[in-house]
Amino acid sequence: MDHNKIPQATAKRLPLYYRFINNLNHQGKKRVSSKELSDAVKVDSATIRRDFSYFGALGKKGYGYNVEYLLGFFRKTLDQDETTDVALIGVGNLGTAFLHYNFMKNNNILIKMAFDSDPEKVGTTIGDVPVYHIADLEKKLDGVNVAILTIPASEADGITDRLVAEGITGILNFTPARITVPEYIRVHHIDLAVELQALVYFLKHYPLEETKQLD
Amino acid sequence: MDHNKIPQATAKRLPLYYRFINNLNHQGKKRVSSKELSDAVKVDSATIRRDFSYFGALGKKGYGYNVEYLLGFFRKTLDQDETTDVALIGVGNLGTAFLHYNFMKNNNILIKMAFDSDPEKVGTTIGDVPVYHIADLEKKLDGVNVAILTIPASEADGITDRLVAEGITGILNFTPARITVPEYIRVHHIDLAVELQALVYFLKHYPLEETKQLD
DNA sequence: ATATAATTGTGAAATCGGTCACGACTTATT
DNA sequence: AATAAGTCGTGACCGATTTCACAATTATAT
Repeated sequence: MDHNKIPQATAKRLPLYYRFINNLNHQGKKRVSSKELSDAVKVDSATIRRDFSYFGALGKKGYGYNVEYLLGFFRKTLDQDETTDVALIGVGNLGTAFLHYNFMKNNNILIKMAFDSDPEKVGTTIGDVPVYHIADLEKKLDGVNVAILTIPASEADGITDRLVAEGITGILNFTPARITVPEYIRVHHIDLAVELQALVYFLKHYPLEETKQLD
Repeated sequence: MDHNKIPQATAKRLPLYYRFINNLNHQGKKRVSSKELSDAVKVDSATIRRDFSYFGALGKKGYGYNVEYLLGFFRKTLDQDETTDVALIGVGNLGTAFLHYNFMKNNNILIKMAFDSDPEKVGTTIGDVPVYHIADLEKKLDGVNVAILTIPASEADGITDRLVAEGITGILNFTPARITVPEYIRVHHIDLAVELQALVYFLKHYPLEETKQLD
């Protein structure tokens, strides 16, 4: 696999590109230039061309990119043909938001099961996803190797250890805790309080002229 | 204000540092080394020392950092003494999660009001935050200049224009749409689907040895 | 007192990411 | 057919960020 050469910054933008190219295709658009794409996704057009170029020459000079070809290419590259199963741990408000989000539609990612300790929730189905008791984690979590953590910070370490023991390889962590995992496990942190506070900090301390859209 | 010299990457880590130093203080810890902090927040210790050094010599060689002093320093630096008001637009599951999150506790950020169009929600109070009708945005949004957008993508552009017209200067956008704003307005995007898909992409295409914890 | 261990702060180097700018090629126009 | 306009792919550059590695300083142990 030659994907090792792709910069992480580029890799993080791929899903974004994919979604917009998908939209264009649905709109019946046949071709698109890096400039048009740039306006839509708010990424510099040179950056888009550079990103695409890591995968070879996907476009035609003087023409742009063929939408259908591009879409097919990204589908393969992002493994859109193969569904990825995900488990959600913690059915609070944030967790529920995920359960109602239809990731299948664009992303071929399926939240296959959820876990919580609340007896009111256990046994129900939310957005077509069954909710199991957290005690049954080891019993139910079969073959799933990506988890979304939307639980209180105090639970994070304990649950993480159990997930790791069950062979989870990727965790999307919404907990404020910075969890400790073996080095072969990938964790992405999304810390809502930090994001909000960072935004506020930038507003107060950086001149408006320098403003940019961050992710 | 000499904060202009502080790199953005450093600025984004400050809230994280602040929270952990706060924890240490509550635990009664008197001193901490960059190495200990590194283990806790999963940021290289040299990076932590570099980050701190932008604010001057906060530590003592051979000793580390005095927790209480560090805490006081960061409190001032992050404007912990001055509350920032925020408006939340869209009281769905994700929005509700924010309303229940007590940002005041650590961050001196206050969600002062929320807006939605659902008559069931308008007029209620969720987590001490009053919910107004979205039609009253212009009437109620007074002096608040940071907004959290947790609405459907289709609404994003319209609401954004109204927020901008009302003088909002910062937007935390959870919508998949990449909104268009004047250049003097700061937008941070958090796209849950993209985050999840990026995680899956990394798992599939990057060797486990290279795994890192990203934000 | 002395030696050893710990830890900072930072110059220098390395890495990473983004942008400019232009040659090469394609398409559209006259 | 010739010219003009549009657009890609990329070498070169720049700035930001991270990491290395070590002198300087402080704390601890004997």
